[in-house]
Amino acid sequence: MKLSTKGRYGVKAMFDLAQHFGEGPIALKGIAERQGISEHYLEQLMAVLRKAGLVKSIRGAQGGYILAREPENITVGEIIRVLEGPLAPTECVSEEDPEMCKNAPTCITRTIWQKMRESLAEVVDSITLADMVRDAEKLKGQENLMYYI
Amino acid sequence: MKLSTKGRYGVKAMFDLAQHFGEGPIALKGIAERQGISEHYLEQLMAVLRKAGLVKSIRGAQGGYILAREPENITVGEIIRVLEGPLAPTECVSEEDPEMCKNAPTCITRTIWQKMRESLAEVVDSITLADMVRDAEKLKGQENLMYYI
DNA sequence: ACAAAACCGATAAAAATACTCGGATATGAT
DNA sequence: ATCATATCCGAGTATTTTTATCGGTTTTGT
Repeated sequence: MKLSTKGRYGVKAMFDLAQHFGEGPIALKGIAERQGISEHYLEQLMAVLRKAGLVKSIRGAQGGYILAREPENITVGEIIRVLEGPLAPTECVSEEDPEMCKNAPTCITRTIWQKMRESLAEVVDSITLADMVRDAEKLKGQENLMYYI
Repeated sequence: MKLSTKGRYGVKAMFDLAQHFGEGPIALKGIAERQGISEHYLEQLMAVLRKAGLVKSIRGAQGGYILAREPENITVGEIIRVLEGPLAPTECVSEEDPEMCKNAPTCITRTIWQKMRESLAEVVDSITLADMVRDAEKLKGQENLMYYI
């Protein structure tokens, strides 16, 4: 049940874009450096995110990437699904057009995969990039507080 | 976030053993046939489950496998962890001795992976093999009911 | 014109997955 | 005792996925 680097890097990169939202296009190089990701590899992931309509790109000098929507309107679930495919632990419980085997209607294990998918979806679909930015700010505030105690 | 065949086959096989619990040793061949799994491959998975103490094996003619504990006391979570490793989507939020990177304490994405793991664990740790057998019986009852309507 | 930066396609090493095969060993039934 | 039945064990292997790397093309602000 591991997440591959695609999903991990993708969420990190999108979080980085959310933190710099409103500052114009953010260059891939900076994102890769701040998040500790191979630049060329991240480029491929950004292409996927762009084709999925989650980010916009501006080419040429001073170009970069911008979130296609406000951070409030992009969930972690969307990002992961775009980069890793459906959240479902098996094909037979995919959100859309699941490939069910012939005994799916009476398959008991299937009900378990379904519950796993639903539980996971509830978590990732409820977290937006704005939430992450807010949490990061909060954490930063707590750090400063520590110096005064 | 896919489950590999290891976890899927493992849960299916353990469910099969639970359905036949009390009938003495169940041969691998039968399990493989009923669940549609390659016999030799399942053998390897059973070895892992045996070493983890989830099943006992009886060698020789009329031999086979038996659940090491009552179906009430074996959860789906245990089976999946044994065959697939920790439920955690990343190493840094593993249940025991997680391999954290140096910025783990302030890592915002890490809190997400943590929530995913917790949510998933809650589901799979709350389902026992006995629950699955009960659900299967219930489903069978409903099928019979359909003929009478 | 130039440098910055996204875009694109190909390649490739490494790891994981999903088996397959052949034989060794144990044991209940005849 | 023999034999068929089953588990046990180690090795091999084709395929896929992952995780990149590389080199060049195009776009565009300065």
